[in-house]
Amino acid sequence: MNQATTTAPEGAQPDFSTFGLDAAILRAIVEQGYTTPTPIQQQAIPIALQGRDLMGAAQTGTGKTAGFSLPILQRLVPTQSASVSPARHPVRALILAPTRELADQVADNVATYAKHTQLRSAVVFGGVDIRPQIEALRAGVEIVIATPGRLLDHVQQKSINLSQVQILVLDEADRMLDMGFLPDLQRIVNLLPQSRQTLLFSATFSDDIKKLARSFLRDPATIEVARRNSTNENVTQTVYAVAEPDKHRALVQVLRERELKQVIVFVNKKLGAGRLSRLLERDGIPATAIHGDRSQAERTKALEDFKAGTIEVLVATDVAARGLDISALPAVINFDIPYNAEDYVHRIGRTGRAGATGDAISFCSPEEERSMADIEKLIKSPLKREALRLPARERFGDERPAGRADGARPARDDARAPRDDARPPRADRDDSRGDRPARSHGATGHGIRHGRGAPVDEFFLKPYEPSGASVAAAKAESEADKPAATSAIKRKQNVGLLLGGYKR
DNA sequence: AAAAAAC
Repeated sequence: MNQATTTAPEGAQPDFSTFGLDAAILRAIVEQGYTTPTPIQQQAIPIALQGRDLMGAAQTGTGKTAGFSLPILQRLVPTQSASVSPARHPVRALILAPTRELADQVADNVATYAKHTQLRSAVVFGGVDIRPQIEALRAGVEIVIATPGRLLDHVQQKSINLSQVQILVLDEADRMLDMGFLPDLQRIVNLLPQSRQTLLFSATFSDDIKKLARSFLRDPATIEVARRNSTNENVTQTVYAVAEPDKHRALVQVLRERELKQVIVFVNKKLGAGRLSRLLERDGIPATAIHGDRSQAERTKALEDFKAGTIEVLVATDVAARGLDISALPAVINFDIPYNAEDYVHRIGRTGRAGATGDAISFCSPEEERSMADIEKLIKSPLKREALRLPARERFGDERPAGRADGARPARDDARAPRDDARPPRADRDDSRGDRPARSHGATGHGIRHGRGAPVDEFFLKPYEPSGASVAAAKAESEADKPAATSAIKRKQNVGLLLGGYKR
């Protein structure tokens, strides 16, 4: 619960029982140990119960899922029937989510809250056998949680009929309405009755998306708990100025220094995710990757192993940026600065959930200052660039061999580094002593020194101090909303940063 | 520019 954004009057002590929910639903809530609704729940539930359309913005980790699940169940309870005929079980509520893992998680939540009711739900997403999904739908369900592609597949196969849907929910609504999803979403919405209730939830809504969203809503209520696009204040944000080739070492350093045992490391690209997780394994750090090029089985296992604690570091693309609720996750690291400022808000929202505190650490290279500035503008708070003391690379064993601009190692070195984890951690093998000629792709590989391999020297990255001018410019830009006028200023400042902040 | 989402 986010105390700082609580809007309840003093002494009013809100309680779930005040919503007039069915006893069966209330019982499930109590069993979950919930007593006090969060601010978004307090505000959203009564409105949703009235059947009104709703656009709800609340910070990450403040219980949006229950905010729409509970009223859905309540609205459907009177129509529940014990009949198993699908004809008597038309789909009455449809919840769409942008990733399979999130759909799965939302479905778990819905099933939990519906446990003592007669209402049934099914989850439907791609990458897994479609047949069990068809069976579940045939048996009859009132609530379907889905990702768009597989849902349309079911529509084509006629294993689902959406003509009786009374309630549509878009979880992570701004993502569902973006260019990549919009065509599928439009197709789905066209299959639904015109007269229905539509609920939109997210932690972020850009002005453009808000406008677009209105075209899907009828006379909507708008709820903004705290400020739209704001980060959770329980999350401490740190930005380290780190040059691109130093990021791997910086990561190992931060993991060790802070003794982080559970952390999601976000990267921007799928290839980068696989590469980094393998490097970490070579460092003796239990890591795995989750991204869209992995099979669904691999994705599911990665997430499960991470949740179980078998894996300490989950290297993830933005497939894991939104919605995923990993209990007590202490920290998130942005190895890459996300291209979209909104994604930053969602990424760091994986930590500091349900009132807990969390750490968000970002590695910002000179090339990424533009993105970082966009983030600061979005969240309306400047973030100081901190210096990070790094152990030196091996004098000649540079992790970025000459001629390779992308930092990848030559193929033969790659061949020497098996993809699986059969190999013992590098620290134990100790083949990184300086008793032989250093090679550009040599035994030190990524250049990490640890264990007995003491650093030969250290260098110090001078932090970027946000100048008064840059802060003022960011403020002016966000207030006056004149991006064209200030982007030139921003560019100039970045040149300054490049020269002053990152020279080595 | 990238990621996500059906087969």
